[in-house]
Amino acid sequence: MGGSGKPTISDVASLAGVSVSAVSKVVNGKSGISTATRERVLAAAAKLRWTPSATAVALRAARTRALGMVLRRGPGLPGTDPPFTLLVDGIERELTPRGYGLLLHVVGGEQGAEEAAYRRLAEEGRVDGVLLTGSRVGDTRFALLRDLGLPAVLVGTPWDDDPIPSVRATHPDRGIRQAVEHLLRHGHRRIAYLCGPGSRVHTHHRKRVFKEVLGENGFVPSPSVVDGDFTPAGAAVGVADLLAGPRPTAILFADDSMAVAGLSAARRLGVDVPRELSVIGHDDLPLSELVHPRLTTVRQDLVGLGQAAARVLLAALGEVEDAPVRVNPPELVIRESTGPAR
Amino acid sequence: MGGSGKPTISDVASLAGVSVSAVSKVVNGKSGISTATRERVLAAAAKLRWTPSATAVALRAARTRALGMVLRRGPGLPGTDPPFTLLVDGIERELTPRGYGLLLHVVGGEQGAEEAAYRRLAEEGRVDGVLLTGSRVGDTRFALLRDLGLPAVLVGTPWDDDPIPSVRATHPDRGIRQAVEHLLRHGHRRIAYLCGPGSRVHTHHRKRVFKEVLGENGFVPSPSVVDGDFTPAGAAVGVADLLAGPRPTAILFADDSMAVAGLSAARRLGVDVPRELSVIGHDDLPLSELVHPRLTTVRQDLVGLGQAAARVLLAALGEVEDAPVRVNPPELVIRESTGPAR
DNA sequence: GTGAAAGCGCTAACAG
DNA sequence: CTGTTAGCGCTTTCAC
Repeated sequence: MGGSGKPTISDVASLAGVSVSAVSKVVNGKSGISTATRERVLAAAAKLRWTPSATAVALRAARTRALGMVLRRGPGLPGTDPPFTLLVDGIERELTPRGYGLLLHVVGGEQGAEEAAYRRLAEEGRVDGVLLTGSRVGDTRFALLRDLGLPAVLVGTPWDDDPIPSVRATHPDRGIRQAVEHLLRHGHRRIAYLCGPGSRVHTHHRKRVFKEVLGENGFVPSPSVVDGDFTPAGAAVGVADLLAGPRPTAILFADDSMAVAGLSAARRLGVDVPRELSVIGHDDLPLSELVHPRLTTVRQDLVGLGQAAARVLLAALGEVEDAPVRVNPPELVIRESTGPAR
Repeated sequence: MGGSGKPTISDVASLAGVSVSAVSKVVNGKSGISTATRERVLAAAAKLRWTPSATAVALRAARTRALGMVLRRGPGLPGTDPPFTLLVDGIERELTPRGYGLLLHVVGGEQGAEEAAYRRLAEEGRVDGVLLTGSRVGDTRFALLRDLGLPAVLVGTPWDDDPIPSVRATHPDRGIRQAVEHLLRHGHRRIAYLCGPGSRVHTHHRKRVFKEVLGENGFVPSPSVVDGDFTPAGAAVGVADLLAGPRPTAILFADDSMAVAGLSAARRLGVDVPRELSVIGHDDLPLSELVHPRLTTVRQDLVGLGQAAARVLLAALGEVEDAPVRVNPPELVIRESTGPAR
C-alpha cells in the first residue's frame, strides 16, 4: 500500500488496474499480454519507480544474481594486490549489464578465515558462484568449492591438474618470450629472473617459460634464476645479491612492484638502468609509466581476463550462451628500462 | 527433503524432531527454548551444515545485510584508485564479523552510469546502505541517495554543507601541517603545492591548509600553489613548469602517485632529490617505500577511515550501538625524499 | 488474454 | 516451553 515503504508489485498492479501476475509477465517479457495492458503496466511501474525486489526474485528463483570473490589480505601482502583492480573492472563489465552484482569479501591471513568465508557464502546462499584469483601451489580452494557445490572459475593457471574451470590468455607465454628475446637481441647474455613467492602458481610457470626460451636459444639458464620467495620489499635484497656476484646485465622481475623496487635498489648501488642493467617488469600497472626510467614490462590483459572469467561463470550458470571473450596475449611493452648490453 | 539441494530450516527441524519455529528461535538466540531442544537443534544444524538462507532472511526482514559501494572508473582515472584497497580492508573488518557483505559496482565514466547504479541498488533493494568515497565539488550523490531513501555515509569531507553523515580523522590537518613545518624547519622558503583534480573536495581542503600553515609562519603562499588539475601523468608536466621558473626548493604533492611521477620528472631534468629539491607525497601507499629515494609522505589511516565509515553506517541501520572508532590523525612519515634546502 | 492461488525459506504472532 | 500459521514480494502453474 501507498505512502512510505518501497512499492511492491501489487502497488503497480492496482495502479495499472491489473493483476499481479500480469505485471510479472510484463516485466519478464512473457507472452500472453495485450499491448494495452503491457503499456498500462509499464506506465504504472515507471510512475512508481518500481523494479522487482532482488531479494524476492532471488528467493523465488533460488538464484541471487550475485557472484562472490574472497580476497586474502596479508600477512605481508599489500592489502589487495594492484592487478585486482583491473580484473574487477573487467568482471563488472560483464556483470553490470546483466544485473548481476559482485560481493566482495576481504579476509585476514588467519588460518581458516578464507575457508570460512567461502563456507558462509555457500551456506547462506549469498552468491551463485565465485571467481578465484591468485592460483596457489597446492590450492585447496577448488576442492572446497566443489564440496560446497559452489560453481567457480579461476583466473589463471590451475595448480597441478585441478579440474577447475579457468581462463587464460591465448598464447600465455608470449610476453615473457618476447621479453627474453628482446634482451637477447640487445646482446644480453647474463639474464637473471627474480621470481615471486613460491606459493603462487604463476611464479613457477613464468620461471619455466623463462628457462625454456633461454634454452631454445642455447643458453644455460639455471644459474640465472634466483630461487627466492620475493615480495616487492624482498626484491631489493635480491637485486643487491645479484649485483654483488658475477653481475647479470639484465633482470626480469615477477611483477611491476618488484621491478620498481629493483630499480631503486640498483640506483642505490650506483648501477645505472638501462646503461649498466636492463630491467623488465610484469603486468604493466599504471605505475610502470610513472617511474624513471619508465618500465619496460610484460603487459597482461587483466580487464579481458576478468571479463572472460565472468563470462565463463555466467555461462556455467546458464545466464549467457557461450563464452568467447578473447583475452589478448601478454605482450612486451618496451619503454626505457631496457637497452643494449654494455 | 533429503538428497541434493541445500538443506532448509524444515530439514533441520525434522532431523531434530522439533518444529521449524523452535529451530528459528535457537539460531536467533531467542528465549523460551529448553536446553535439551537447543542442543538437538544445534546438532542437527551442524550435521546438515545448515545456515539460514540469507535471501529468505532478507525477504522476511526487509534487510539484506549488505552494504554497497559504487566506484566510477576513468576516464583517465587509473581503474580504481589505490587508496580504495585499504579502505575496503577497513570496511570489511566491521562487516565480516557481523555477517554483512559488501556489494561492489564499478561503472564507466559515461553520463548517468553512476546514478543508474545507485538507482538500481536502491530500487532492487540489494543493499541496506552505501558507502561513498572521493567527495566531489558539487557532489550530487547525496541528494540522489536522499531521494532514493538509501542510507549513506561518506568517507572524507562533504562538499559545501551537504548534510551527509561523514567520517574524518581527528585533526585532519595535522599531516599537511607537519609536512610544511618539516620543510620550514629545514630552511625551505620556496615551497610549492601541486594539487590534484579540482573536482575533488580534498584538493581544495589540502590546498587551503597548505596556505594557512604557510601564512601562519609569515609566508605568502599564493605564487607557490600551482592551480592545475593534476593527475599522476599531469604531475610530470607540472613539475617541469615549476622547475623552469624561479625554482622552488620543495614540492608537496596531492598524492603519492603524483609524487612518484614528480620524482621521475625531476630526475629526468637532472634535478637531484632531495639535494636540490624536496618532495612530499600523500597517503603513504606501499609504493612510497619502493621508489628511490623513498618517499616522505603524509600517512592517512585509510583502514581506520574505512572501519569508521562502516560503523557509522551500521549504527544508522541500528545494527551496532555507537560508532566510536578512532581514526588516527594523518601524520608525516619522513623518509628520504626530503632534506635541507640547499 | 487474464487472474487466483500456491509456495520459495524464513520469522513472529499466537495458541496450546 | 512448543507447535501452527500467516505472510515478506515475487513467479508460475492452472483455471477461467
